[in-house]
Amino acid sequence: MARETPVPRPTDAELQILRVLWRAGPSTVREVQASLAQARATGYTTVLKLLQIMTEKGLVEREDAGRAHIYRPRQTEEQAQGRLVTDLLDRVFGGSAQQLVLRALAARPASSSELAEIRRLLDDLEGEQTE
Amino acid sequence: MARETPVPRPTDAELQILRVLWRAGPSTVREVQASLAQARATGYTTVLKLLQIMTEKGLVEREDAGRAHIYRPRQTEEQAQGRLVTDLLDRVFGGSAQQLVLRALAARPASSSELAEIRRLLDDLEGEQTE
DNA sequence: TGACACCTACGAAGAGCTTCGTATATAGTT
DNA sequence: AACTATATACGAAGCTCTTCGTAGGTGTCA
Repeated sequence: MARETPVPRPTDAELQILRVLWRAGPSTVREVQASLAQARATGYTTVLKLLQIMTEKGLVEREDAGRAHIYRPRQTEEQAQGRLVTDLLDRVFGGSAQQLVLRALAARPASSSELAEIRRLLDDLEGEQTE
Repeated sequence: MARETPVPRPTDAELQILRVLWRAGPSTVREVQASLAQARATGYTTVLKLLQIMTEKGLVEREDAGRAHIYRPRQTEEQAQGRLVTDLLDRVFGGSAQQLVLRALAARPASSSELAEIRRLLDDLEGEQTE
């Protein structure tokens, strides 16, 4: 059984592609490229190359479909978000989730309803605490 | 009056140096290097070079002190944290602070007292809302 | 004065990221 | 069969990041 190197943190360009795949589901290079081009001009072979590299890295996997390939993410969006936020937590906030939450809400004020939802989340978390 | 390019996002190695400067206050290359070496072996000239580059980028500024230079950050830790968390918010969470908070607390559970502090923060934010 | 310890400056190597041009294969159409 | 459209594969350029070796300047001390 081969020992796999852990899935690396996606780069900026790779993250943009992952977000397309999370939204649209498994897609061909052409579909990803069309989706990306709306926000930012990106050549077809650029997207192809990135997806090839991402396959090597284990960020996506692919499957043959006739002459084309269909790519799909190997992590859910939630998993990747969790990893990235943990990463920022350790690199920038010394591991303090409280500090991060504080900065996030200061930087990007949430609406009343969003704040209420966060409160509900806190209630749930508190409920799970060993008391 | 020259138009300055905006201060760029610090890289990983730059961030480690900034964290030292935030903790210890304005420091010489030697002091930064000694502080870094505890966690990770880093050559003296490596730290020097990084600080020179960071000066060019506007991440730090320096002042002569005899034959050495004293470096200090040009942003507070809070400002940098705000920028980095905003960055992650946009690149990974589509701008939703609520989603980020959810993932942060799921990834790194906070203690009861920390949750209480976040609640107080929510109260403050709610108080500021235009109602 | 000469040896040493310390400083900055700078060039460059090696790796990774992003982009694109070109080569090649193949299915479909006239 | 030849042409066209579309696919993958691959090499390489240009850039950034990180690291370090080397060169050169200067203060200190025996």
